[in-house]
Amino acid sequence: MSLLAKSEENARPRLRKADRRSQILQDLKLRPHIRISELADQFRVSTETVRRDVDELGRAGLLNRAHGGVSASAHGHYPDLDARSRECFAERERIGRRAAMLIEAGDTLMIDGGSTTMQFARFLAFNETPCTVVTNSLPIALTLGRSSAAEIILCPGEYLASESAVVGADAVEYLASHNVDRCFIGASGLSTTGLSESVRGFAAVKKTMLAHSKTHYALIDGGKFGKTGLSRVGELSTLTSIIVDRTPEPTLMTALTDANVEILIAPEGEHD
Amino acid sequence: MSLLAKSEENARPRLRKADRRSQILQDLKLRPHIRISELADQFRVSTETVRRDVDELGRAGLLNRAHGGVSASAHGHYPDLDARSRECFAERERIGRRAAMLIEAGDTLMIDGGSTTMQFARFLAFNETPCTVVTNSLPIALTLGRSSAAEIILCPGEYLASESAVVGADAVEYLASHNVDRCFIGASGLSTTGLSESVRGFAAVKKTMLAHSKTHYALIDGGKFGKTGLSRVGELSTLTSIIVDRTPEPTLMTALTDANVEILIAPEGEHD
DNA sequence: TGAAAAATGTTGGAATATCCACATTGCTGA
DNA sequence: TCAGCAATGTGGATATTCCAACATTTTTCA
Repeated sequence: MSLLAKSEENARPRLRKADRRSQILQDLKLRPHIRISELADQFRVSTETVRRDVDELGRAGLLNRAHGGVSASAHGHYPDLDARSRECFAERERIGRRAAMLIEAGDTLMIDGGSTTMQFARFLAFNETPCTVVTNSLPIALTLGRSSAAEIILCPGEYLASESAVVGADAVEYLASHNVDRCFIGASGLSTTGLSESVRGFAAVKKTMLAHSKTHYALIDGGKFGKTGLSRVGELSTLTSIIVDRTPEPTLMTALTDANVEILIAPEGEHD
Repeated sequence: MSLLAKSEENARPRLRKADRRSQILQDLKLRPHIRISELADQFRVSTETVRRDVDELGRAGLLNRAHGGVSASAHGHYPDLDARSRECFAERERIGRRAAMLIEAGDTLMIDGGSTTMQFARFLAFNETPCTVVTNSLPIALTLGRSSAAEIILCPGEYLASESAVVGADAVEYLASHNVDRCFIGASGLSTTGLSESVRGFAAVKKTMLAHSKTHYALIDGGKFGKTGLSRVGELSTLTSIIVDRTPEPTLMTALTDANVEILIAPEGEHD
């Protein structure tokens, strides 16, 4: 299916399914809730068609269905991010909740972009702990912005849409001009050789965060154990603690304890 | 209200109005949408009571009302922005569409945060014009990120949740280190004395954008004509063009033509 | 204590949304 | 070209929500 809509603005061939879908997702970035009837009106299609669209999007996890309409998905802003968010969602949530318990009023933090750190940010916002956060992630800034308690400082740089975060030299330089108590980063892999990251540009950001923080926390779900990504972020010994959902396998465990890394295992969450 | 203060003093742990309300707001931090009936169930009160609660919270701008329930301003959409977004939505859309037509491949832009410039960004993303954009607005970065054609550079600074944008000295300094072909800014008011802005911190950003761009476009809906905000952003003569939804009243019109400002009136567009 | 005010509950009708079955349209490929 | 399939529209029965007016309970305060 080629991109067709724009060549014939005037004739306005009605948008196809895929076009409507992306338009709906985009509209949701503008407002948190849209009615079915409103969308039907906008696209000049029947409500049933819209209903089928949003049901499909809802099943794919890209938005939330509500009586009378749709609301934006809670767990991220992008397909990429969303797809990953859906995997191991419960694990990430537990890890995020556990990490948020560490934060005390007045702390200064750096938080890296990623799906696990995003969960961390959600709980941080929920707790309304007064703190100052430096981040390169847009979803994290938006989420924490809902907490009136947090002061948020955003990095500059090139915006990487697939990760909803900024990267690049400007980001690194800006981070380097700040110093915080604690930094929380995710990673693509955690192995005996250290933390590693696959996303281009992220490794440099993570390294800089580590270098300008007193203590260093890595939020890692068990699926990352033993994996190695493209770039190495740092050795195990650079970490203060890792927050994980399950015990690492023995070899990794040994390496972690040898490197004097504290291992915090997120408890099976009881709700509320 | 005074009655709220009263109940706060006495602090009885029974679920009162104020307690329910804060609980609703808390719940919304973890989920984007909650049904009225669900809340009524949770609090063991009638749906009408919940309805009164959320209506009042909605009027206070603390959440968004939806058919069947409430939704938070997930994704950086804030009461402020949302309320304004809904007013004159059609007008803003027309203005944004018209402005997007001005952009040519390879242009470098600065785009200010705001509800009208947000519409501009939507159409810019839709057109997939290859260009480079510097912005201080998170929603604009997110929206433009959908267009693979645009390169997006985000400002650093303090995150202002009510506007979903960054402001402050870092933002200004960063902007000042860039130069672009065109800048697009919104404003709180446009009068014979010039452009003005009410949001704290925005005026400085707008000024800086104007100072580092060859040409200057203001996107203004007719409701702003004759209004003046807290801080003056610039005189009329600093503007290259204004893009509006209707003809300004004669006195303003005269001032604009005297200042050699081009006036682009967005055509009544069909809906998409 | 007792009356006024506030908060909450109840009711019924209007509006809206959902769901389902089936008709229709419009692509696509043999 | 035409059959087949996917996408979309239609209509009606059902469920949910909304809204406004009024009844009831609870709280406040003189």
